[in-house]
Amino acid sequence: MINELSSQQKIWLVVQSIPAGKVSSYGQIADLAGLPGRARLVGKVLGMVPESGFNGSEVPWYRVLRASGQIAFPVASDHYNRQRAHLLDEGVMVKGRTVSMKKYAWQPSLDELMFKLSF
DNA sequence: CGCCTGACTGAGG
DNA sequence: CCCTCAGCCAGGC
Repeated sequence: MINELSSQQKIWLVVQSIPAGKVSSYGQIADLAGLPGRARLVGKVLGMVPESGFNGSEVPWYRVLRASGQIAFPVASDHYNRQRAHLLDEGVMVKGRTVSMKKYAWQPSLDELMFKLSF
């Protein structure tokens, strides 16, 4: 079928498929959404997520970090605190402001890539 | 138009 | 581990 999804919708859909307890990066989300090189756009779009979620589902913005594993917000800021708390809730270990990507990076299966994330 | 600013990134030193 | 820098791209002015 023809792909009529906006970049924003693709980004939300990809973020929604990150499983609890796993994390991703702005760049990885951009790649999976078919928008290579647009990591900054991902950040901007995540900032528009309504509190109530999107299409009835939550958009787990807090599972998205910098490629380095760091939380992108200034330490101790409101956003920073919320993101950190959410991650800890899901059992993701956060040392200082960073998460071990080695340990928690989300790796979509080939099946998921072909049938769910083919944009 | 140009110039600046981001929830960014990878390469280099 | 730190810092700098060049790319990146949408928006605002």
